[in-house]
Amino acid sequence: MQNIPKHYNQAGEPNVYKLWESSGYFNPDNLEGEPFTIMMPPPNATGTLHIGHAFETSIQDILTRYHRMKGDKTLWLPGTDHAAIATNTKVEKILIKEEGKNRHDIGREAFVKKVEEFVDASRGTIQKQLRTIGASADWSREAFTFDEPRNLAVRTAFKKMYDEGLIYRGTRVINWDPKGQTSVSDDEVVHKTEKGQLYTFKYSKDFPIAIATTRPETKVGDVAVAVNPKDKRYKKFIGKEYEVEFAGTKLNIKIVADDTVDPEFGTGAVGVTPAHSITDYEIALRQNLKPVQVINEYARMIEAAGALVAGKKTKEAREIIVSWLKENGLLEKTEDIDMNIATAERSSGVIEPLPKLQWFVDVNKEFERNGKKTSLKQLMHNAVRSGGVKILPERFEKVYFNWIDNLRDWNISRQLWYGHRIPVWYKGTTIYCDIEPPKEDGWTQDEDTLDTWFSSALWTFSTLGWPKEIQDLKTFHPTSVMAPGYEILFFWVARMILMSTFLLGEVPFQVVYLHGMVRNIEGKKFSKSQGTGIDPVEVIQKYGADALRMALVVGVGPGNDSKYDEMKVKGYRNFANKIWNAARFVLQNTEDYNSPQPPLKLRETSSLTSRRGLGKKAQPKAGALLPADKKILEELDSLVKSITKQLEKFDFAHAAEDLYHYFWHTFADKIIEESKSKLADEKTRASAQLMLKTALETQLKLLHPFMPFVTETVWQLTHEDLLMIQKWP
RNA sequence: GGACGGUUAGCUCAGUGGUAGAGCAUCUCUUUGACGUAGAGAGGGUCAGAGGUUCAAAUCCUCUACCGUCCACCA
Repeated sequence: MQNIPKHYNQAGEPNVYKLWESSGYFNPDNLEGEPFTIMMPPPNATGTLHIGHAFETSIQDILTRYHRMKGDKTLWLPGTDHAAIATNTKVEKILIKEEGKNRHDIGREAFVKKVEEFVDASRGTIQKQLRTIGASADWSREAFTFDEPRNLAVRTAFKKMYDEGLIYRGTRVINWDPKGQTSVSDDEVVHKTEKGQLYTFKYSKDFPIAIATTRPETKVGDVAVAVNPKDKRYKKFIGKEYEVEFAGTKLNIKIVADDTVDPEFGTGAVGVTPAHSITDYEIALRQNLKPVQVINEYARMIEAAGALVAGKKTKEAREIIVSWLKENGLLEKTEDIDMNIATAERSSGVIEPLPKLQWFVDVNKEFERNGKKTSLKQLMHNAVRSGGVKILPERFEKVYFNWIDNLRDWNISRQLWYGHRIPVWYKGTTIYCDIEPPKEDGWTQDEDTLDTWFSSALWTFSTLGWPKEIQDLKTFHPTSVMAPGYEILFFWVARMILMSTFLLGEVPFQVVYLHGMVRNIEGKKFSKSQGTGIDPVEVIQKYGADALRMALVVGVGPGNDSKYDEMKVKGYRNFANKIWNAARFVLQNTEDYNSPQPPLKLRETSSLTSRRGLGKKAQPKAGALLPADKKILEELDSLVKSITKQLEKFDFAHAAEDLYHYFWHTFADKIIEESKSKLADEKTRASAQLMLKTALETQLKLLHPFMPFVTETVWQLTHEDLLMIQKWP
């Protein structure tokens, strides 16, 4: 006992982790009690974890360890996401760089194989990182959004929705990413503000109405001019049709009335380009206008655009048309304005709206559920409105509802090779949708793959074996808590609610605790491409996982962004050392204390579950305490109550801070200091020893969810069993 | 154009009605057997601004400014 080193050494953390993992208690099959479930938001399989993941992991591990100690049958299920677009893009980029080939050069099968190799290697890194952070997750149930069981879930979900008429195929103007060569959903479009020009012009000299646009090159695809029906200036033109010669092509322009036109903006008249604008497409649908496509998938002008610009890139075409307008005296005005450019979230390519045949989830279609009419939108709405799903912090509920209100049909098909293939086959004009391919020959499967969020949306139950009715699904679903970042509220949280309520008729989770982003000290996003990313493993090697966890959790309000500061980590490294040394003092001064019953040997018990709560046997009797020491423990007891309350409220920041404060400035600075004279006096020594031992052990338990490594390491000095499964005080 | 968050000590943040707090940083002292990755102590804020409610406002209400984020079909 005298040989306890002067400093806590975090180099021993991996051994502690091995001890936990081999104990089997990460697996709830070895635990009794009420189920408590957290599904890990699966990190992208091709990435490595950054400091934000470390934060997210810390929160979940705190919850998991707390509930495990509380006596719940606790499951934290880990996994990774195949992140179709991101992975597809990344691997193709490597392929081009290393072999000078794109995916079409090597073919679908070879490409997918390459991706899979890449993903396998990358997943291993993530698993290692999670262990380093201390994640007490059940590795035996680890899942991947693109493995066989998850693929079955995807096919099953697709078929059920298809049969219900909630998935349909149709030609719509969608967000096309020319860079990534795929369509993307509305949520994957990021608007960036850029300086641009607003051109005001007339199609031709005789045309009565001037229009304004930021994209002159699309105007060769115009079929109408829309005006507000109340606009007196243009009322007399409504319904008229004009044939115009415009920039080397002939246009047939009809003047139509549409309420969505703002008379105040520009000239109060909109040139309608149905094929290349989602809003114009909607106007066209209302007005029965036929779209004319003039731009292709590579953002080049096609034949239909006219001889002047055919074959040109959109950017060049814009310049050509602007000069044509100038030459013909049709350009009335050019203004510099701030405009919103739509870009693809993943490739940052400029979105080109195009009419395409795609698969969609219909969010408005009514269907019967429990004898009542409902829709997917309504299901999503009700899940939160009814309180079945609680969103924390509450302010995000408003954001959620706002999103649902503006929601349009979800484009789920992607023109990528890596991803879940759409379970639909064609033979001539016949369409066949099923979980398994058709038995006869002659069918060809749909080429498209599914939006990665389609499979992620099934995560809370696909991980538990659905559609198979295994015991896990019954035991652990709906899950208890989901703790993703607020930035994926729409992408993921909303869609999990959609899928779970539709497919299972129950919510996916009871609570969504949304956390904020970890930024650098200047308040900017960490960026891997700019080399400003931080590997949590490096930080952990320097300061220890406990220190990092505390630094990420303390001082961060629910749902708030935070700034990562290495000095803060250093501060909690010092705290870990403080715990170590306070424990060292207590252990050195209580060696001669006769505890009522010595701890049992770990190896003497065979059953895993019978080991739970053994630490209690070493607890001293309260009667042996003098009033002053008793009072100290009573005060500690009120801390226990307050910490417990904070954890129940997801107030990790305050719980951690209060524990820090009490341990350092009350226990170490005051209680231990005052105990020195008590220990020196035979009359008070035994009581002080009992008090110190009890107070220390109680605090180790309280601190364990936050700082699992140092607390377990200290515990192991005098116990044969694990702190991880001691009963919460 | 909507919605939300923020503005408190040099820095990072707590504090939601009752005489301004923590950590880090700064300064002074302490080589005392748990720990110098430490201990004792000190300095430092008109709580963004204006108005209002109240016996009492960092805290509640109104407005303003600035910073940040999300949503939105100004073509």
